[in-house]
Amino acid sequence: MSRPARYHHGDLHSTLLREANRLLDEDGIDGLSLRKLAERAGVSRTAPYHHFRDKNALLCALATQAFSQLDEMIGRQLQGEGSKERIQHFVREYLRFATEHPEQYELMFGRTIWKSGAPTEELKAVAYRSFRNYAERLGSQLQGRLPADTDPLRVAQASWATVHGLCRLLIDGIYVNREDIEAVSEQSVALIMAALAPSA
Amino acid sequence: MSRPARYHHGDLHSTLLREANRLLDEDGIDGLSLRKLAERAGVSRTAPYHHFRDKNALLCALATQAFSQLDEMIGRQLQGEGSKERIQHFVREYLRFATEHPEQYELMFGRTIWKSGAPTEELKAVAYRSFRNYAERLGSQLQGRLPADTDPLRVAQASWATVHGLCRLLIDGIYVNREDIEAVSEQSVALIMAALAPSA
DNA sequence: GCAATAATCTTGACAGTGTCAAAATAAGCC
DNA sequence: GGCTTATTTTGACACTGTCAAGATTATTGC
Repeated sequence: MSRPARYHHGDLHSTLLREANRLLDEDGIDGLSLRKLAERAGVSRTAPYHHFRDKNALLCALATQAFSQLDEMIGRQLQGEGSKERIQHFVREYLRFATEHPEQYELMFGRTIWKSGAPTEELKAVAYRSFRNYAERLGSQLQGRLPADTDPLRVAQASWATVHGLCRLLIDGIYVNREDIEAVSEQSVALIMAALAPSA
Repeated sequence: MSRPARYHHGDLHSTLLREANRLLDEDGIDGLSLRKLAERAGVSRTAPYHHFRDKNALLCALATQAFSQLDEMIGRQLQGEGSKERIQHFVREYLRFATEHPEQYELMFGRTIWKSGAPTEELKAVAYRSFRNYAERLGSQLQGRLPADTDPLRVAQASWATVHGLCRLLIDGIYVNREDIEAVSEQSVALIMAALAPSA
């Protein structure tokens, strides 16, 4: 197939992203070193630096991709009429998203990027966008069913925190184990739905 | 004061823990290197290895200390009669605990220990204990006020996830900012309290 | 008190990391 | 074809965790 070692790779940028995702899955966020990545791409240690300013930029690119997927998922799951079943289903999908690629989820929300490194403008944009997307769609799902003194934005923030916290506890292997997760997520949805006015 | 450079430090173990906590606060979990730590303690690079098997063991010791504090705080805040005010106050205290020493909180619940490294038996014990403590105390606070089909353990898990998720989003600097936090935490408590039977 | 043992600490070394500078190579353009 | 620009490479530096072997002190047995 590919010629055996041309000087110019030809498609390094996307190859790096692809292999980086694989490495992330396999070796985790710490196991992802630029040198290993370069080797996998069949290229010298410093070659990646001409496609990403530094490691942080690479990670931000990965996270940005992932947020796009998440945003798409949110749009797909939270459309149409709101119901407890639909929200329960969304939560299940969210948990699946997080647990199927835990290292990716960690990268998206973890401190590696947001604290230690510095999130790209592009990443911040898509991250905030996906939250706004969630808030709006959840808001319209609960349309007219919230008590008057309840701000839909607060419900969105609190419920996201709940699901996010669930994912973190689950992914990091603390407290909540896989057998409980279904019951806990149901309970969480119950909490969210309980915020509704005593039914319409 | 201290003699200027004896061969035997005399109190290295506790000095290491103390300085490690300072380093954690100042430079974060990544900035905490054993070499810097050794230098601060006025000792050679490998001296700490005679007191902690490896870096993971040191971090586990720090986390264990922190969980003890948290456990103590839980016992202090969640005693006596249950009320919305008391729970709201607990949540505020929890948020304060997490945000005043974010790096410590990250260490306690983050993947550095639970995923990448391996939690000590001692750490696991105190971590689980503090959750059980929380679950029991919250359970007795909500005693007799929960619907019959609602498992108090699930409520404990779900509510912990909510508060934990809030802390993570806040600490890592995503979505929730400091100004919103009070309102969001109130909303979260509202969600938790909404699980109660339509009042007693 | 003194020798043997154990605890503690040091120096040297190794493999691994991210990243910079300077040189080499290839591609694209006029 | 020659110039410019985009890629890629080699070499180097400072930093990391950790192991092995030796130096030093404390502790124990007699």
